[in-house]
Amino acid sequence: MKEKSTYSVNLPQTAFPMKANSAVRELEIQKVWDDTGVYEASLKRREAAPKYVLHDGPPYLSSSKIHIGTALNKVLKDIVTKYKGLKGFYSPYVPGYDSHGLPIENAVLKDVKGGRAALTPVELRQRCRAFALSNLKGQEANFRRLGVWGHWQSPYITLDQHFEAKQVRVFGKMAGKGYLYKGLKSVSWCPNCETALAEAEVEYADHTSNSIYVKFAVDAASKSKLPASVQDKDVAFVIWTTTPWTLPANLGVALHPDFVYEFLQVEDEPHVLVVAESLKNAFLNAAGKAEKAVKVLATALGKELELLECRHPFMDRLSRVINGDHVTAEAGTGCVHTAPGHGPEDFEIGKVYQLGVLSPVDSRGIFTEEAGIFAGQRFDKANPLVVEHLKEKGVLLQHSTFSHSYPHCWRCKKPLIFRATEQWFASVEGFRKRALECIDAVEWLPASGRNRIFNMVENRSDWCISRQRAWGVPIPVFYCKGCHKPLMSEESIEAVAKVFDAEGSDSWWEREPGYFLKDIGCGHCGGKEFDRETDIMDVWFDSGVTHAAVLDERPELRGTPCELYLEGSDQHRGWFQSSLLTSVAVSDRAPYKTVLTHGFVVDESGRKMSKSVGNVVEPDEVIKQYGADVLRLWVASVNYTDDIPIGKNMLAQLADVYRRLRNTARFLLGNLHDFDPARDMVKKESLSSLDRFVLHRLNEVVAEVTRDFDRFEFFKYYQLLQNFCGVDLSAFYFDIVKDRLYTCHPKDESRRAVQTVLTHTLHTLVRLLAPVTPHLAEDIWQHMSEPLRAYFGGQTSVLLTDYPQVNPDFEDKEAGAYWSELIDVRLTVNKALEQARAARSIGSSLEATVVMSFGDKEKADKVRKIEGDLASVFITSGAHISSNGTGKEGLSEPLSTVSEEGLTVAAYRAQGEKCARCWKYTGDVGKDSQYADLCGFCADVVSRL
RNA sequence: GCUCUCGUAGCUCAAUCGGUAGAGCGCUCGCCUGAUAAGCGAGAGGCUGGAGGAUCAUAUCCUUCCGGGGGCACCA
Repeated sequence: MKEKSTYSVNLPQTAFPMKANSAVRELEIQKVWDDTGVYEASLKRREAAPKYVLHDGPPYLSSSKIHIGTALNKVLKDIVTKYKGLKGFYSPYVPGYDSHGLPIENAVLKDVKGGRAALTPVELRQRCRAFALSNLKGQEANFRRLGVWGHWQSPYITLDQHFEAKQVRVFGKMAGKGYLYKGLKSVSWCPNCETALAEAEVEYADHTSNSIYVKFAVDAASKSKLPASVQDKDVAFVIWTTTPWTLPANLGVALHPDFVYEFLQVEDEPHVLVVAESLKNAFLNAAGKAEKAVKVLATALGKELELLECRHPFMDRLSRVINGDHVTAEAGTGCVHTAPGHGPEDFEIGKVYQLGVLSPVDSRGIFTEEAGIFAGQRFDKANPLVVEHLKEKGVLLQHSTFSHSYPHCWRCKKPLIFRATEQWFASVEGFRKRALECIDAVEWLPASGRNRIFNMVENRSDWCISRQRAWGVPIPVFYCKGCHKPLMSEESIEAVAKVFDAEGSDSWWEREPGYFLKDIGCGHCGGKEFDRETDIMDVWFDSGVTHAAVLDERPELRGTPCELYLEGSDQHRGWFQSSLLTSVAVSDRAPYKTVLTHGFVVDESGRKMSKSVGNVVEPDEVIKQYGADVLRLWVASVNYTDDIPIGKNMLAQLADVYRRLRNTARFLLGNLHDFDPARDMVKKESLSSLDRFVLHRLNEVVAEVTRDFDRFEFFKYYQLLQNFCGVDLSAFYFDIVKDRLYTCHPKDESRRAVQTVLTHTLHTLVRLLAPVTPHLAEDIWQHMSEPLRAYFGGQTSVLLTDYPQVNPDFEDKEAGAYWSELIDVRLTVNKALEQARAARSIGSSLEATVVMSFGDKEKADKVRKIEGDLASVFITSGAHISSNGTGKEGLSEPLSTVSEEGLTVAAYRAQGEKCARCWKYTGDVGKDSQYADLCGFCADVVSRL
């Protein structure tokens, strides 16, 4: 008679480690992907499939390190492309980089003694290029470490000469359609960056301005046009402004044509003051004259005062009184200081009245000789000087400061000015209607994005595309030396494009115009001598043409429109719009079919991340601590439509979830080490109801998860997957089925049945994981036994498989319904066991036997159908259904009793002896003469081993 | 200033047409020691941002306020 302390059981065996060791393992996996060209292979196998192209919005190369928002964006893109690839689409990803523009130029100039003047444009451009390309290397390394797949060997870069050539051709097409023009306009100007800015580059921020009220005395020659009662007095219009420095450029005083203006005799005030009736009180209060005696000498409508002339308060010229509907009664005096050179509205109204344009500041914001005594002063430094001068002239009624929101440069954050200069514009007006139609043909996710961009495009003014800088693509226009007309014909632009294609855009500065133009002459006078345009294009124009320079140029991307643009929601103003505008102008359609946006990353309490607050989460630190997959899991776990929180607590929790997923896989792998599906798979008919239930659930999960992926709702996938692994598998099925796996004879059908279910589960799970946590999925894939992998298709990488599909064979609604009821019963049983445990009556649940009695006979019959399996489901040594009350049925007093929902469960101490092998308490331990401490079941198994 | 949107347990997310607020994780306590730096069980956590209102009934509809985010306007 044998008696051993341990008998062999079928324990899980796997080399798949419990700990991820991401810092090492993820890199190993990435290396294998790179070395064996898995990305390329994944595309190759989908070559003939329908395409799903996500076109990359280029991150800006001002830094070598990406921040968490960029990481989120790239991971989202990668989840989409990996999913689409697995799902059967041809889904290449060509990453891009935005490499021109001010911030890079400024960053480079910071280290240059003497600034811009110290370098030639080409020298400066070479430094910018080197700077951008070195940052590219850093960003690329960051992206690759995240496990993002793409054409890393051949990304697109806006500074690439072929890109530049294509950009010039797009410019040419727009010019050919008459959508480009050069015009004098009052544009937003950054004196710090020394360039014009587009609307997209302007942001509003609080700013403390001056607030002054200034008298404009009516010129003697105009007095006859005043109301009779004041013709013999000294009359002055009172203007209000927040920018004293613009007064040297004043050329007019604007009144609203329909406002009533009053002529006020104010105590101690030599002039009769003219202000809008509706603003009189506000003005008198502000000017500290509320207590003074005030007499209204006359009234007049704005339109009755039109074309009067005033003396400029300190320059020797006249300032004309004009009418404009832009004058409001919200602030000021109803008399608006008008300087066409320093405000878009002033500019427009000035054009109507032919006031001319004065803009006596240079590109750095310093007054020119035209500004008279202020020449040489910077505009902001001139404010107090102007105020002082006004005081000396006796025309200043009031001076104070106040805080309001004011336009700032979104790059350097400094206040902007308006400056009238000649600029190149894209005439949005020319294709606005079509652009709006195209917006409505696009799917915007979330749907609110449609209104956001629609309103912007509907209301925006023409796009100022010229910049007075060196680091960018030149505006490919020449000016005839004879007639000074611009040359931008199809021919001349193609000539430029050809040279750029061959030499890059440095040639613009290195070569003479004749080198480009050869025999091309001026279209107006036939002249052959040209000057070149010195302005470059707005960087938004660069990235705005990627649809042409990348999607249409790279055969592997199969042209516009692509399926998806996916960027932060700020790109409605930026890239989505610039891409749309150029695409509509040139190709008459949007470059994308769907636009998906995400919000911004904030800390755990919802605050913006900032260095000063110290709440910045760095992607590389997350990766160092947890690995790329945990970071990716974070991306998948949040609803990115709104603000996206991240922080220590969240990451710790995500790491827990990651571990749960990992351990689920480990259990699957370990218990399949001796399973060859080709040989051992059990037919569906031979599976137990419980086994079929799990397959049914698996099917439901696949269906739901697929829906979530298709809607880009990854957080639902995350919830569901976590739930499935934790609840359905680990806490339920695995726990129950361990007994069968471990104690049966390895080849017994009931064990093989479980392994059959585990096989399907593993195969499905590993592929569901692949888009989000590719390293984990690959690690699992590589740890599968050869027979398993062979059965699954033999792919060398999980990323070369097909995404799981709903399997009609697995559908078993009956089992689904049946087991969801039984899970409720199990919950009640657990409570009874827990009470017995709390009373120290039992430890392990196998020490107990439970007896159930149902109030509802139908329910009892239902459960009775698997009475023989109930004990294994509850992991007890026995389980019975009583037909009469709690039914003691020969057992002693219950250890505990729990009643809920028409079910009473009584837990008893299990009868019999504990089997040394399966640990169950049975009445037949030792019955087999061979094994004194084994139950009959185990004795049989052991004898067959 | 106008406007849109969001605000559900510590965290991430659920709650079909309004019908007694759910899950997972975390936490606490306990069990197991044949998934073991694992696994299992139970429990405690929410006046659904606040206040009004319509309704038999509201997290869900209306008003208003507070807070987060966005858009437009603020141009003198």
